[in-house]
Amino acid sequence: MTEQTATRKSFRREGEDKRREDLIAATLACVAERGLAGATVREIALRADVTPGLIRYYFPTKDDLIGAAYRAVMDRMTVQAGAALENAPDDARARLSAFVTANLGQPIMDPNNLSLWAGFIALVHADPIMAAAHRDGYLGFRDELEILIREALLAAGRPAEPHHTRRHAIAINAIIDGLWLEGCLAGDMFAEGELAETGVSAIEAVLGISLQIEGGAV
Amino acid sequence: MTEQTATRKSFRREGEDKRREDLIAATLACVAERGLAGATVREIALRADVTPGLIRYYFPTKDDLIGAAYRAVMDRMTVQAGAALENAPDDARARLSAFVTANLGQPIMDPNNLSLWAGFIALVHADPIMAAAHRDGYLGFRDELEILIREALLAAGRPAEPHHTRRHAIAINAIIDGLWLEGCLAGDMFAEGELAETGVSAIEAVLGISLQIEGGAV
DNA sequence: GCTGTATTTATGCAAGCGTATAAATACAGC
DNA sequence: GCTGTATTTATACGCTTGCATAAATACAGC
Repeated sequence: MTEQTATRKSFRREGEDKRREDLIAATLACVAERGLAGATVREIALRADVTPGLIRYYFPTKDDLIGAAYRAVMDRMTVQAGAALENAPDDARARLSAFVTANLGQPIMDPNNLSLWAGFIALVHADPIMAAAHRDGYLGFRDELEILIREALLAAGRPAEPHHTRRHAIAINAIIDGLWLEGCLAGDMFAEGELAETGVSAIEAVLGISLQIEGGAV
Repeated sequence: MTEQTATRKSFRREGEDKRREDLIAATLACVAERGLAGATVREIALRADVTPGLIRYYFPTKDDLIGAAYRAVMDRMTVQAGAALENAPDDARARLSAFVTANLGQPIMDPNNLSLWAGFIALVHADPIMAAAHRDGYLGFRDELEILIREALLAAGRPAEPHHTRRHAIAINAIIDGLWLEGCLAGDMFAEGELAETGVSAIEAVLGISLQIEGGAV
């Protein structure tokens, strides 16, 4: 009924930002469904209800689009974890706990996120630019973590020398990454919240402090 | 001088096992150099000094070859980690320590390994068969780890109930995976042996026991 | 040495890929 | 309403890919 006789596709102009977001969203949908290899220019365009040529109008090359999608996912995860902090109590230990729990639960711990992340990590190896982008993200995350760790230690009346907080950040970052990985790959093997609990417990052990202010056995 | 006029390529027949190994090795070399995307049938054949058609003679499809290569890498890593155990002292705590250290050092903690692993994880997402294969490998590793943990706990005179060892295995597996990841991605950011030390320390904290029998501050 | 067969090469095809380019069209500004 | 331009579509090119098939060849068994 939309007078589709055999004519040219009708279209609406959209703002640049809107288009970019839509194309990135379509890319992520493709990756989620069929993996990075399934994210072809044609498939992405189809998903975004747009013709392939338009992609090139907004992204010089397909790799640029993929890169933008990667950054979008990482940013989204960072924002989501950050949101958990804003809703957290003032206590530094509770904040660290909330941060960890957020990273080890929905929507961050999600197979789709892992799929895109892994596809990127595989690329990083052969692409210095991507490698740098990734390193920045990694260091950013670890720095944020180190601050939380430092404050938690101080709140517990423990010393927090840089030399130690660095080590702790490395170890705790590993715990979060490792559990995130396990959860993404085989979430069904764990009870609801089990990985978050495991993570918090392990981190408490590493830091030698409790992250729970009031009651409740670990 | 080898009478290469313009004639057909001369060749030697090789045993089936030898050929498979060579093809897998060539595949890994391609992945190492240009990532999974660089591992095309033609490139692999070139690297193995063979024509592309031969690949199909030994592997029904390219995915089968890639899958075999993945399994080969995982097996190799398992063997290498196992070798560290055989050379380790009898003490269960030292064995756990050696196992962790082996996994967080050369040649296991290597960017090439990560690249192949990540490429696979990205594939796994859309392929149930590969997903199952991966899960088996993961569980195998964790079970091996759980045994080491149990023995280390017992050697330290601590209780080792299944409920606890499972949790510990999950957490410690995460520590190893996470640190392995960090090391593969940015090995140059860490001092020699730093990640292994960090891992052992964190694991000691989680288990609440020391893994060093004699002296030496952590 | 001859012969049969398992192994290897050579050739080619059909499909899908990313990208380039020109024509069409929606919409803002006057 | 008309016009100019930024946006979008349409089309097609060249390349690479995985895979199929037929011909050639090395080598084992006699």
